[in-house]
Amino acid sequence: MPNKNVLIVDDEPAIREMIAVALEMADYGYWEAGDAAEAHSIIVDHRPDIILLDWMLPGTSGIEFARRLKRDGGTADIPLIILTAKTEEDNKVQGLEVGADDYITKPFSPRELVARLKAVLRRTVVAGMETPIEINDLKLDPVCHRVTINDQAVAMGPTEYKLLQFFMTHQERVYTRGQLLDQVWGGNVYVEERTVDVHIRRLRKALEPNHYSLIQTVRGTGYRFSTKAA
Amino acid sequence: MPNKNVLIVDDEPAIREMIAVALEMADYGYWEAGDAAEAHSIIVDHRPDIILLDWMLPGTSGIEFARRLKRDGGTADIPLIILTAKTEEDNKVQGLEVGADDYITKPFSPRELVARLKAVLRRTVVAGMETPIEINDLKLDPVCHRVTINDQAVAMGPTEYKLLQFFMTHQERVYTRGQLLDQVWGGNVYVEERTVDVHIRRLRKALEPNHYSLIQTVRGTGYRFSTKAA
DNA sequence: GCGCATCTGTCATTAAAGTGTCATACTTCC
DNA sequence: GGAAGTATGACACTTTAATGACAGATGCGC
Repeated sequence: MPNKNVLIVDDEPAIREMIAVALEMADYGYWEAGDAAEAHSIIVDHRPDIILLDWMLPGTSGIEFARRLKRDGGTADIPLIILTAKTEEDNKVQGLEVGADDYITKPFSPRELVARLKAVLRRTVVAGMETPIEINDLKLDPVCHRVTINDQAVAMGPTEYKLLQFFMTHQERVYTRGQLLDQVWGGNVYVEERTVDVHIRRLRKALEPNHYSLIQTVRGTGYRFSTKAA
Repeated sequence: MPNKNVLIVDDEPAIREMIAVALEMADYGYWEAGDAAEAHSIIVDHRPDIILLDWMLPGTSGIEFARRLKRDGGTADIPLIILTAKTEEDNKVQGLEVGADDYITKPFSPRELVARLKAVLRRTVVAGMETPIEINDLKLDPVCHRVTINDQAVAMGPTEYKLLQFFMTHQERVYTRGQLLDQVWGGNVYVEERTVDVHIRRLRKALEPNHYSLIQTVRGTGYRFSTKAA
């Protein structure tokens, strides 16, 4: 399994570079963004596992950007660490209020950065992965790694399970095949986009016959998980 | 057998130190954590036998942290003692509601601390290790160290016994081979992960023919003990 | 201390399940 | 009707797990 991917948002290339090196050493993948707009497109396209966000950004301020991220259902669940030069307790509180998972004041050592990052990831993985997700009579329980319909176990392969888990945690939203490959297969895999179709079919088959239409085809775009009729 | 290991969570180094000395005298091992994040990584990495948690913590409050621990299936069964300066009955109730096993108000003497700690450990050990566990006609009695099916003794090796005991006390949950090695073999052993497969097979064989499917393979992940059909 | 019996961990082999790709059939939209 | 986009079944290949065998370790009784 590929390691976690981090999005670094900071307007100073030197700092980004410093962080990038630290992450590389710790075997994390990463993207870099210099402003909020750039950051936003990376988030939409790649869905990083965690975001390191500088408090001070040109244009939209970091804090405003954080607020936006946490308000949007599609990104609210991405863990967020705020970086700042300010040491006032005030900002710390404000940062955590916005929904940041941690708060690091500059200057910080690479060791500290990685340690906190690990801690946050570990914490959120537990929090996010432990709750069963239920949609009507379809239930996915990550704890026992099992999918049931009316308490009847449903058999499916590992990929279909991951796919379903992703869909159930990201309902009512289209994903392109490329995005699904990124999210479900994991970033750097070389797989035909059409392969997604096949796994979609396998998943639909597993949910047959009553839940076939939960996974809807969006012609020309990709797929969507939705409880509403297409 | 090495003595029990305690995790001390308190933001004041002086208090941690005081507790540490007391524990050392009583021949306990310990780790120290200054905040919730640090505590969490220690718990995940080392699985202490008991946690001493200060009510007041920077960032995540102690009580919130306790709630989180007790909600997560993986940590809910670690005994927890809450430390606090507050003496109001209110907090005590709240603390115990969260699932704490005991509650100590500061200031406390090292003697009191150790006494309560021992009591809690004794209690939970008794609760966890002395009660026979019964699942349908399969019974495991820790006291006489015996497994029976319909009162017919079932023969198995020590490792299989421990494995079964672990599974029976942690049903309906997937475990990776790595986790099983940690939990059943004990932390720092260097054993091939595939070895787990072999012991799983030996255990299954022992439970043949009627209970073979209690231990289910979760392909790509690990194993699960479950009474429900796969 | 010795010998027997049991238990353990590892390996090689076999069996099973899952994966990605393709060719073909089917839909939809213009 | 034709072009583009999807669905589907088949299949070769890869990955993962089950199994049986075995040699060293361990423990026990004598």
